[in-house]
Amino acid sequence: MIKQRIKEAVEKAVKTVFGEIPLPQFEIETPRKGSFGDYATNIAFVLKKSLDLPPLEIAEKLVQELYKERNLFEKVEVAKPGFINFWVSTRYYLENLLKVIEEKDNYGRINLGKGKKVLIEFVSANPTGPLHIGHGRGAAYGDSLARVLEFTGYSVIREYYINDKGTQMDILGESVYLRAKELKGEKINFPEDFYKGAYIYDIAKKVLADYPNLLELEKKEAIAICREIAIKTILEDIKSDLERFRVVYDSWYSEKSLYEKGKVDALINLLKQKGLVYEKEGALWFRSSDFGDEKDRVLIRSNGEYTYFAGDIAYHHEKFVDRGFDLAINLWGADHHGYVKRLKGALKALGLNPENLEVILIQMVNLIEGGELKSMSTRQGEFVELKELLDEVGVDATRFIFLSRSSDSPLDFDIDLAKKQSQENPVYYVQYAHARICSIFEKATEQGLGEINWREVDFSLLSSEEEIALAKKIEEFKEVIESAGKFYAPYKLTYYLLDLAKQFHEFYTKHRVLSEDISLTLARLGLCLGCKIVLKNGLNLLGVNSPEKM
RNA sequence: GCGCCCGUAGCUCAAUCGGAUAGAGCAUUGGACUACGAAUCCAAAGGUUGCAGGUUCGAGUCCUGCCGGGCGCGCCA
Repeated sequence: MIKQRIKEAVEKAVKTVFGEIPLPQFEIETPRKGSFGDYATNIAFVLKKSLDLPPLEIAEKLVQELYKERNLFEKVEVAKPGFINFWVSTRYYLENLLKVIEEKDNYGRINLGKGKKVLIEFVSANPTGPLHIGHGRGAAYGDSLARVLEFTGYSVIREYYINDKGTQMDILGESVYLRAKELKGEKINFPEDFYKGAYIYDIAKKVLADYPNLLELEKKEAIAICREIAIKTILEDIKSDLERFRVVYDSWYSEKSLYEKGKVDALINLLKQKGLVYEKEGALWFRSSDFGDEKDRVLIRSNGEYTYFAGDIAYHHEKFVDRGFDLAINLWGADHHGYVKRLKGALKALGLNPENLEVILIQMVNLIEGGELKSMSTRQGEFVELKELLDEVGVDATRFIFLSRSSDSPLDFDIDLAKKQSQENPVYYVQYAHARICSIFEKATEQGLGEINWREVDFSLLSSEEEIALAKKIEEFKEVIESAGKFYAPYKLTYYLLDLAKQFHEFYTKHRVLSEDISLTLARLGLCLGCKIVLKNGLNLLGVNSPEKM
């Protein structure tokens, strides 16, 4: 990567000019303005203290040395307060095109993770109802992040943690049971905090079909049947929605199985041995306040039931200790932020490094329809299902929109805008660039340019502003990948792709690819092919298709 | 009351773990199709980065205090 090469050149120059001095952290960055070159470094500011010289003077001395790197730089300059600006030889960007063409799908792949084993747990919605729009954001983000991490050298497992145990499941079972009674003509009193969605009726019908004598069974047994069938049915529905959304998990992990394997009891015993729990008012408490939490938390309630927290500690303990993951990434809705300290505290208490758990909090999704904000609640059955979104908007546009914001930023999902297959919808802007390039190649093939030996193409014929800018943008892909991987931020790719597409459209409008001049035609086709490859690789990391025709 | 996140152009958002003159898209206004796809391009206009201090070569970014919004604060998950 060019950045790395510049960094090495700077380090070498420092050594030559100032001898062996301690070298603090410094940056090679891309300036916002083109007039400051392709890259810049703050090395002079960083060395100011130890050398006790004005930054400008340090920079000037270094530039004299750096200027010798003629093959790499076209120009090296000192700017105002003490920046050093680099203009990279355009030859570098043009030669890179051949690399892109040869590496194809693998162009941009880097080894940031060095094979580290990472578990990404996301969505993990309770199986108490269908996925809605908010889950969709987590699904898109988690899956895309997984793709990015795979691309940056991690060994990734995608996992869905199934909360198939506890109070909510009981309520779910009872909700179905009551609806079954109602369907059989009994008058029922449906409690306020039960699940009210229409899908509960569907499940009740299904239960009655499988167990016609359900209501004659003992109530406890009947509810248990309702609960099991409900969980299974809902989970299947969730799974099929996710698959349709191009989200495929490696592992579906049952909370209940943790108990059946005795993991939770083993963990509680471990905490007891370490003296980290105590009994109070009939409940078992964990001393989480000793580990950064605001207060102590209950593990076993006074009625003997385990809390969700107890299972979750065991779950995470197992992730690191038994399953050997180096890194666990959890994607949670931002409404769970209060839970982070608690869980990290538990890891600390167990002697595990809390930094190996990365919790990404994803802000809420606001649904806008007809310019109006719609509120959502699973219990009330008032929500837009992911299914509905996929029917109306489509997978590509939905994913692209979900991936167009930082996780810190709440997302307004304007369903009317998302449905529009027009310029207002940015996903098509990127896809259109890809389709346009495919169309050029189709034409090229018709004209007998089917097989091209790219090694013989003279890329130095590309000399216009738009051509160079596009080649540079293509080269930048590697940096974007690095940044997306480093910050767990797939949305950075979305912005990049819009930028790349823009650069392509500009080039396309100004220059004709297929012309009488065969050498130039081939060079421009190479530029287009490089762009196409990067568009496709990028879209692929977002889980969005790259259509050849639209 | 306490904690977390956010506040940037009319709207929706960027800004590379502190970098230079804060950028895009949409909307608005004006322009560009007899050649590879106009789902495109070009141009104009749009800002005291919520407010007030502080830290330093340098602050949208870090610290403190306010103001405004969202979300949490259970022996729920």
